[in-house]
Amino acid sequence: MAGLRDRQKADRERRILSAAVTMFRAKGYRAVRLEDLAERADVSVGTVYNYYRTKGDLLIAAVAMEVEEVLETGATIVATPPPGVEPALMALIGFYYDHSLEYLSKEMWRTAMALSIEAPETPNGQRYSALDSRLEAQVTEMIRVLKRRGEVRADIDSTAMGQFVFNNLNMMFIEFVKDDAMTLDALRETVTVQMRALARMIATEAA
Amino acid sequence: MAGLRDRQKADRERRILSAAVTMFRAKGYRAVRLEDLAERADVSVGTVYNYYRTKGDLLIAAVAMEVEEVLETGATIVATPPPGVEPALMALIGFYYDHSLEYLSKEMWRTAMALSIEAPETPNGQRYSALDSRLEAQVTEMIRVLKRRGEVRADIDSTAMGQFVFNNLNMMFIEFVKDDAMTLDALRETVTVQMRALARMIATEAA
DNA sequence: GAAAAAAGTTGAGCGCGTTCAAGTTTACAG
DNA sequence: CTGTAAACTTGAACGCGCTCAACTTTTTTC
Repeated sequence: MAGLRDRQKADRERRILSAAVTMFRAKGYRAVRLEDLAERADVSVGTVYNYYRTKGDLLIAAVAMEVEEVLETGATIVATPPPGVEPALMALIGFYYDHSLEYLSKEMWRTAMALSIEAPETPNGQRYSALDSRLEAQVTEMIRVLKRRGEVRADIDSTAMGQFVFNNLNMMFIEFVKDDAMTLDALRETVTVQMRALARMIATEAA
Repeated sequence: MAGLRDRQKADRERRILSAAVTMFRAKGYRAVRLEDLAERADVSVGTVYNYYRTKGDLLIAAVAMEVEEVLETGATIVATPPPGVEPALMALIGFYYDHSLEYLSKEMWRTAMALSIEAPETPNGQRYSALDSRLEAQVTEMIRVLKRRGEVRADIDSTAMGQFVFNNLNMMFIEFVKDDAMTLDALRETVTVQMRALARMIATEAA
């Protein structure tokens, strides 16, 4: 089944992506030339394009790995969130934020976001958007859970509110990666204030 | 005062920007080559770069004209909004949306947004962000006006709520320009639903 | 009005992402 | 083991945004 050719292919693909992640973080996405990346991965430039359609594809692949990880852990937070609307929302959102710089630099996030906006029809852009949708779905699910626990008012539309909350945390994340001087703490601080305000509006009287 | 040289300069700058707006709309930002743009404006490529730092600068200049216009009319809407929280917010937001495609194509918006995210430190990116800030300020002002009229609850933080509403309308606008098939009506519809939900939460009982 | 200085224009050339025709390696049949 | 087909790799070449040294035009000086 897995002949020589298949093993070589898998190996090359792994080498290319690994070189990309390392170099993008170290030198910045912009500053990495495909020629250097190819050399680092021990292949030719043409071969890189055999595995990834564009330089941006490499970046999106890296981002996707990061978001997959976040979605997985995020699911466990949604399963048993801490008591209270604001703490529950911030447990999830704070985790998203904290995790965001583990493998990726702000510049990588900026570039990936820019790509998904600029070229939404490409596989690249669609892949990023799909990840966004799954994050939004997770936030929505959190609100549903809080409703089920009686912490969120029953007359709140979970879907609309999930979209609302996600739009907000996403825009604030964009602000964050746009400003190299902004710290994670500052981001959390701002969003915590917003979520506190929101929580007051959607929480049941009891909670 | 206005010697020959000054007149020629002003004329060239006007010709370049005008060529840019026309061609970006007609052929798409990406598809316009600087060589063609320069030819259309009757200058050399080098001269274009004497007036605008990058191709993106030309785009941002076009976007800025559009947004300035919107801010101006927006101010009159904020001055005397229609009664009711949802109608007032939608009068402003709907106007933003309706106006957005008057001079600019979706592709131009996408590119401009991508630029401001990707290169936030450049004059380009900062200029776009500054426009965003002014729009956010206008939305915030609208909420303040509604509070003064007693239609929004006094315990609502205008600044936080303005940021919240703006983040949301901005993200929805991004979704809109990302999807070439999405109509203005569909956008308005979605946002109206969201604003109706929000209005219920922040409106005074009386209203 | 001529000459010098200042200001602006020009387009060939560079860098880098991307392509593709030619070459190489692997798989497979007999 | 040989010949052939299929799959993959390669790097020179291309397109386009952008730069800058050489040139041209306008303004200023005397």
